[in-house]
Amino acid sequence: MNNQDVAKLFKNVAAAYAIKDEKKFRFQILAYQKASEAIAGSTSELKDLYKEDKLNSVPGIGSTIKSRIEELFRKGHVEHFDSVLEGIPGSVFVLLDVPSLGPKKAYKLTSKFSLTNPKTVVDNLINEAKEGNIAKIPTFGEKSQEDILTALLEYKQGKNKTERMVLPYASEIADKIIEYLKKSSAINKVATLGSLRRRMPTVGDIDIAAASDNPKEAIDRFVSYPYKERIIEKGPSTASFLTSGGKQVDFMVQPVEGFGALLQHFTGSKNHNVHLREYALKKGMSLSERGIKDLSKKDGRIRSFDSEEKFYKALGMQWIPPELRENKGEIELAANNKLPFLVELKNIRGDLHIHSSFPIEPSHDLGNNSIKEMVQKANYLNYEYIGFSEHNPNISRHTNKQIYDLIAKRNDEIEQIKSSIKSVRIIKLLETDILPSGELAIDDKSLNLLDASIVSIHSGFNMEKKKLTDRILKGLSHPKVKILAHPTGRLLNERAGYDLEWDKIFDFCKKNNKAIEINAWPLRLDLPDVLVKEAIKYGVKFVINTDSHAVDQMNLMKYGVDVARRGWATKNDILNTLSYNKFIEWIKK
DNA sequence: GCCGTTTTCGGCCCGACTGTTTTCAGTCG
Repeated sequence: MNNQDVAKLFKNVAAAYAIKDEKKFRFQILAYQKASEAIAGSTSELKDLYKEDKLNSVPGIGSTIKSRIEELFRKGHVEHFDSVLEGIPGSVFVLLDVPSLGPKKAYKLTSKFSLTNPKTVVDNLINEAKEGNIAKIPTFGEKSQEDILTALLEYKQGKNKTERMVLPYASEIADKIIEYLKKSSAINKVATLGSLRRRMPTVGDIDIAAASDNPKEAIDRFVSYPYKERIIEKGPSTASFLTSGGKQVDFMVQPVEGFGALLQHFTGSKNHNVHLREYALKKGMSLSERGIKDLSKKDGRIRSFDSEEKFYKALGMQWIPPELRENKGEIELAANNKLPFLVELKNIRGDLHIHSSFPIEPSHDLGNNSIKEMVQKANYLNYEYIGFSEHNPNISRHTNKQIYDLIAKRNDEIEQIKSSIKSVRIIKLLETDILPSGELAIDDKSLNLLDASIVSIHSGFNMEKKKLTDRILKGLSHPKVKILAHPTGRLLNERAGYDLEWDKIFDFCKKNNKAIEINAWPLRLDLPDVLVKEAIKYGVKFVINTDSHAVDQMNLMKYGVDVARRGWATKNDILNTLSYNKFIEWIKK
């Protein structure tokens, strides 16, 4: 049973409580929902935490839930849950994934039509809707029936609740809509919010906010967007539609003077807002997207804010960068004026993971552009230095001598370019495979041709956690090796990363002066932000790299900086913010 | 069932929108 399974179980338990008695179990429902979300987002496997007796370290897991999880791993099921879930067919939990259906409606519908089979419930319910039977149930009607049918059909086609978008894709859709909105005179200001603004690696819904003196016209403009599938809802201050690609776009409008509170509210995260509101309540203030209510005054007047800075200031705290708004302690630090000063794109002075098209006969893919073209791009980006890190020559088709010669040839080419382009310094690196044994793919003689090496693993992922950790530590321990690239190997929406004993890795890197890469490739964004935050506690340093295989890809650096910022990294944590001399000093250390 | 600048009891964010009602329940963010 992995984290996702447990998260799903807890979500179902919360739903079961809601079905049985929502009022009575109100706080249990909240507790299980919160625990479910925390578990789904945890970087540690619950099973490991259970073995180490560290379940309490997950926020939202207290003594009761801890003992439930222990029982779950010990016996495979939890007696208390069995009784909570009793009488609720599995079909109900399938319907929970259909938008517009929650626990109550799902339960009513399955009971009314005796649909207990999870595998057939969606099809059967579609038939009931088509035959007009849903509209006959009290509290349902013709419109509900129609909406449910639409939602079920879309669910079956996989049109909604599909996989989350990677950040650049979501940005592009949002930019198009914003472009469209700006052409309306009713829109004074417009911005993306939600997870997009927090720069999450993947984005579920796209949130857009506008300031307008004519909200009605602004909403009309929004729902008239030509590339939409259908409108989901439309009210006086909010609306949403589904794009033709099946992605939901939410839109909110406030008058110009209230835009700050709106930005704050819809940037989230949910957990940040909940905590911020609890914090404000203790100070006698009630927060909403409209502004701040002073509870000590009886007039119920809401004070509005045209900027977020003023909104946070009214709460007695610093403005909090959106990337930090995940309820990880940022509120308390902001109240004490102690937020970290996060690294910015303009601090980056070089890119160290570059694949050129030099014919090094590599183990994996070659780049598309020449060394010279990549250097010119680095110059255009105002970098001080660039590091070439092609994959090592394929070891099954070359002798050690041939490998040595190929690397030497590449170095010759670099030397030539060095003499023609002086504005950018070039560092001779290589992305060397760590073999399953922990040995490096090339020998010391070849490694000595380099200023340093980046290492990574590209095969044999399916090793046990401890073995994989030892393998990586062995690879890292070579004196020429300075950077561990894309450390989890994850590919967003494709494969989960491999799990390592991160405490050992971080500890080793700190003690031996090795850096960890934050890979900016949008499908990787690896090391993930939560682990960045964890590594910083150990004092580990990072290098943010694009892993570019073409000139244009060097523009992706910003996505790596996003990850660093979400991991609370300052300029001091990122080595490629150093000057060339300082960076080389670190490499030689 | 969780949790602590109201700290081991007594609180627990706030509002929008929709459909089916005629004041509210359910869902969502």
